[in-house]
Amino acid sequence: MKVTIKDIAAVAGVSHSTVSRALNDSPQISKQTKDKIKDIARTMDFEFNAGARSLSGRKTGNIAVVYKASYDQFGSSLYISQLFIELRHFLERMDMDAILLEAYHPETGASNISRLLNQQKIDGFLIVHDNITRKDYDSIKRSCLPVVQLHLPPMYCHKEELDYFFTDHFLGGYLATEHLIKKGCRRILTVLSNDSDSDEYELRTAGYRQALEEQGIRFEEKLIIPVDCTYLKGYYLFNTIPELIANVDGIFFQTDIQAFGFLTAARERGIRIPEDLKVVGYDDAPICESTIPQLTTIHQPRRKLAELACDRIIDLINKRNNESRIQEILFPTLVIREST
Amino acid sequence: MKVTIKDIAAVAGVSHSTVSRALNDSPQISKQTKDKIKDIARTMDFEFNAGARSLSGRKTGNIAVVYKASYDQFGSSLYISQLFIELRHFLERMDMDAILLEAYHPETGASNISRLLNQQKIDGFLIVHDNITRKDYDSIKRSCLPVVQLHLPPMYCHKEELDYFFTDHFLGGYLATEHLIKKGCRRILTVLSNDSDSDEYELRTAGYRQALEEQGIRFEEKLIIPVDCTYLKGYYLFNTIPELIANVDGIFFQTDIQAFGFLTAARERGIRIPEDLKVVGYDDAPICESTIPQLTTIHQPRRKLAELACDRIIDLINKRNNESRIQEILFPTLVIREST
DNA sequence: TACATTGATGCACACGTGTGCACTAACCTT
DNA sequence: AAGGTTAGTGCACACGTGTGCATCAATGTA
Repeated sequence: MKVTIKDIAAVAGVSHSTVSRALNDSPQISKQTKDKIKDIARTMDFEFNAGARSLSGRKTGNIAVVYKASYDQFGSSLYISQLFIELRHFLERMDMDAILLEAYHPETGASNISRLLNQQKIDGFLIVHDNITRKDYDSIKRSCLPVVQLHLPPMYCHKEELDYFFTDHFLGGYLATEHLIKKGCRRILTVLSNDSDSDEYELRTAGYRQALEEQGIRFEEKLIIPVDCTYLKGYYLFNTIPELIANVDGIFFQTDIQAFGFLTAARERGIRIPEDLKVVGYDDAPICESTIPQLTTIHQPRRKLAELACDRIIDLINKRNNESRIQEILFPTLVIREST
Repeated sequence: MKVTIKDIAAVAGVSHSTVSRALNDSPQISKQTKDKIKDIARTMDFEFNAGARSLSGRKTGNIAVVYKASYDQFGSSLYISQLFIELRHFLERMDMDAILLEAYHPETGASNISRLLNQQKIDGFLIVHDNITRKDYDSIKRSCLPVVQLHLPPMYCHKEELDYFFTDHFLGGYLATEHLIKKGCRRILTVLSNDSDSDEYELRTAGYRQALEEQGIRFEEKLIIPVDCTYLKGYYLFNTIPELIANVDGIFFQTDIQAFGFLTAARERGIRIPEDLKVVGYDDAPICESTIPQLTTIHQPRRKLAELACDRIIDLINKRNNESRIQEILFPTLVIREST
């Protein structure tokens, strides 16, 4: 049988109320009693019953991590997996468990968000890389459960109402392009992914454009190339747009995997990188250290992002500093390797 | 405020007991009453309060999915991510949520398993790709919570005591090697990963050996090459063991990513694949369709594995067919592409 | 008509924890 | 010494759901 506070109360010779207060560090209990009770609890391997606790005190110790599952080559499933490792790391310190799920049932479309709300299974939401409907957004607001977003909030809601953290994609695009220019590039192509419903690629492209114009380089619409986010599309870029590649001296790939494919193809064609052509990627995936040459890229501060989001959601759950919203945009950094 | 069965009872003009029984399909309640109550529940968006339910009925609706996080290039984090998508898919149908965590706290080493047990937060364990200590194994047994393993059980426990499903790595090794032999290979190298504490690579190698010996080909210890599980190690295999590669006509890579690196290097050296040398990988990662040439590999039935494990754990939770253990070994299949 | 049987429902308590309020004992003040 | 204050603790109820047992109405039987 499981140990309950009543068992501890019996051993300590006090009532279960005193045990409850002692273990929750209530100021009403004397230090002496607290120490004694905590000792007993430790030796008996006591843990609070999660169900009972949530029933009376409204704390479940669970956080819903909402994400969008995908089955792509390396891209978002790897990114999510890595970000989740970081999130778990910080949640663990606060003795929080993560329920990982998609916002909507892939078949029925039923909302997991409203189900969790009604079941009162969780203390808050961390929303990673998925947009939720207006209706669910309103449900969460009505429930007063805290939400922290790890991306730009959806269009329909006032940004002032939400806590969110994300990385500055505009700056990332700017840094990548600026670096290429500093290295001497004068005609720069950018390749981006076409299979995303978010606007991160638009922002990166805007940063690319800004860097060009600041340096007095003409921005050309035709140098923006959207293709699938795969190794092979990067590899076959020489076949798709040969005349463009022949006339540029730098390429800013907005995903590492596309850059990876391109680097391989370039090597096979005897194009020297970085001497003939300079290449920058985006994301700083683990593969960047394995490409030949190693890939210069934009690093997104995954760990910092996870830490801020976790700290914030914990604060909100504990009603600390919750009178106003926090929105923070983290700076990506340039990681210079051999391809530039 | 949340809707409770008392609210429904008030609307329906019955007691909360009747509502509870009706929604749980108790035979004591008339069909007429049931239908009426279920209708009301639906219109009121009712969901059971998870905490209260677990407190009284011992069902939480949560499953712990225990895995070992890793930060590698494509390997296990991608595999876990994909397997988890499948697991979620089947759990979702049963309205189960997944709490995803590691067995032990990476810093303190504290056991999440015993914590969850004591907190009574979950109904069962799905253990993916991680070994748990004898002590925790005993704790789980004492708690009578069901466990299903998605890999070989640890050495210390009697296999008859556990439910588990995994894929036949011996057969995978056999199929890969047999295929190479059928395609005319007579001297076959195998490359495996050295960064795993499980014995899947040993099994694959044993299958490799069996296939060789069945066809009267001499097994040579020196043709077994353990290297890191990275793209680059595959790529530089020509540098590491040039004399061996020069004298073989087939290579069985026990991870796709190593094979991927090798294929790239081979193309650069003008070695024709499959004409000069045939190559097989393992796992059927998404990248296999992007390699040049596309990679023949061994497919592990991820979806089937997830389906069986989920069905089984649900059965065990509901005390169906739980008088004996189920152990099933799934067959991997050969996926023939261009590299053989 | 009286009684037995069956089917449907409600009452009351249990599960483990949190908390407002009342109570006690000890100490302080005048 | 009487009254007031304070610190520490226990009582009793609440949270939402499940369930054994009692109850009640309806129906069947003799």
